[in-house]
Amino acid sequence: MDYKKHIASKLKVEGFTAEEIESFIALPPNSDLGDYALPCFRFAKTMRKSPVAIAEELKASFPVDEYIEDVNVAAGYLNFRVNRKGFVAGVLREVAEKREKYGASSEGEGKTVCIDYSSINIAKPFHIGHLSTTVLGAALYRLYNFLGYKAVGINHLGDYGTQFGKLIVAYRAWGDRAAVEAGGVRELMRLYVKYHDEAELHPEMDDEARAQFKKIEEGDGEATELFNFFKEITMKDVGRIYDKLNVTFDSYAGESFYNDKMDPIVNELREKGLLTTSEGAEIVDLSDYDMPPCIILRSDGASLYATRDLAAATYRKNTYNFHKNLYVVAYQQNLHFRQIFKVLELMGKDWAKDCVHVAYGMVSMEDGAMSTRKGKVVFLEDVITRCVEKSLEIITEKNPDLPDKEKIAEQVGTGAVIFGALSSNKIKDMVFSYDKVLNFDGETGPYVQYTCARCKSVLNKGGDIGEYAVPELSQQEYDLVAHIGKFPELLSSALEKLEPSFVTRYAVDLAQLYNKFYFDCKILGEEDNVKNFRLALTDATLVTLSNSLALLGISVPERM
RNA sequence: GCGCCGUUAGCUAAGCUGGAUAUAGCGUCGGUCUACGGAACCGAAGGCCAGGGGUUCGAAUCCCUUACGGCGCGCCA
Repeated sequence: MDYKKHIASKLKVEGFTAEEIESFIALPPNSDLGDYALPCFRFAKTMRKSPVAIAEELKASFPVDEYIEDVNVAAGYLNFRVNRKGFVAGVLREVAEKREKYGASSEGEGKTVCIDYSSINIAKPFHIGHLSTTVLGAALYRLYNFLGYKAVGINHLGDYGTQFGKLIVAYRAWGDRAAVEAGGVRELMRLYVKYHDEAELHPEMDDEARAQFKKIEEGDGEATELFNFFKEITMKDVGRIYDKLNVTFDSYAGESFYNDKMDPIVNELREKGLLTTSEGAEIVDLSDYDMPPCIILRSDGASLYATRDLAAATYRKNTYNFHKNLYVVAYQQNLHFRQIFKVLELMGKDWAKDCVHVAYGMVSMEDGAMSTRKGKVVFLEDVITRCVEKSLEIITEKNPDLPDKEKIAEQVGTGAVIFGALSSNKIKDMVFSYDKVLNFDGETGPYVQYTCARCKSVLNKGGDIGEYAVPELSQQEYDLVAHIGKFPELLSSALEKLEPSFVTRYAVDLAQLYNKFYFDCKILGEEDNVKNFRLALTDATLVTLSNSLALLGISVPERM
């Protein structure tokens, strides 16, 4: 039922169409006043009457019906109150029928969306700086699928560059196979840091590193074998974290994958007359668009990041025929993507407009930026481990007899990390602190999970939900259902704005509404009709919270 | 210097396609269930929405401008 449209169709204001009036309809600041509101100020000039008088007039000409049961005037607003029992019955019925599909839609049917996220570097640690892209991308991936799109998750591996030559040099000098197998990426990083310390004193090491990287490119047996070993170690380490975070990918085509796909792009640029030579390099001049040039080939003829991204975008279009092509990458690379998209446009690719840089803010530490070279990083796995330990402590203290404590602690600890990373708008920078991530009170993942566990507990004790007729509603009960009813449109707007944080905030709001209701209203001791209604309300809350958390990649423990 | 982004309570944030007393959480102080889970709930204190102009019946929200902070600006990714 579209109440706004319904209201607008019954209102006649001279000089305004029904569509315009519909667009003016807003929500009152609180539902005491009503459920929908029409501000009448803008009509005052043309009608030459006070807003209050206009509202009174409109009210007189508006017959109430089965959907709108009351109309009143307040301070120049015309407020409408819907038939709340009918509305509530409709929402609860829909949730009860759709269950884990509640909120899903088919708006994206037949459309494929490529999402480039996480995109880790081989032999580099997975630190808290990678958390945003990983959980943001994974949440968008689920959101798209939930709304009927076909999402393709792409982990664009950083598996190409001279740093691998450096690592080979370091490994041969100080490394050991068994130590790397045991220590994983941490051991590789130790070698990498040592390399940089030593190379400051012995710059000739860099020549050797370049030579080793060249051997990888040429497919030299020993160098390639080492590189593959590093890759294997990295994927194993990182796979453990992806499992914890419930993150998956459909493709791991990374930088090296495009090695043989860049020549055709360079040729195409040249044929289309877009390439010019400047200071020895081949560039696309973008001065007409107020941007610095996009460098395609270095003066030594080597390709660059931009070349690779042009090849990758083209490959993705040819392979997946995407409807949208997203890059979940920090805002640092703003200019880079603006350049890439512009070059694609200049190449005549009409799909350039479908490419989107999903930019997010930076993570720093309290004492400044992180640095892999200096070894100054916070490993994501350590953060998760500490959150899991903390939740195990809390469980042991509050609920010592709970079976499966370790598993539940995993769910709650990782839930806290994911939820925290997705709780504010993606563009905001954040400063990492253990105090914050280890706080499980208030607007946090554990709070929402706790609310779910509470719902489950009530439902288990309440047994089957019998027939009921919607009783007289308290303000709280109505607000709770109204919020549940907004879930589908919330998901659409989260996707439109590419903001998983909308879902996070929604879940917190819903949990708060339920907890208020829970504290004030008895459920199980009530007479059957009220009891059944409140159980249905609890069930609908649980379904909606669970669906929200599932989209974020957070699991819902039975108890905690 | 130029460009992009940010600035809302002590701290972290929501609200930004203009609408009614600016909304939460953390922290501080004070409270709450013999019915279902206290990782909860309620109350109090705390705001010239960075400053200044403008548009409008109406501005945290739109426009201009200043300040502060972050990021970026040719051969790294």
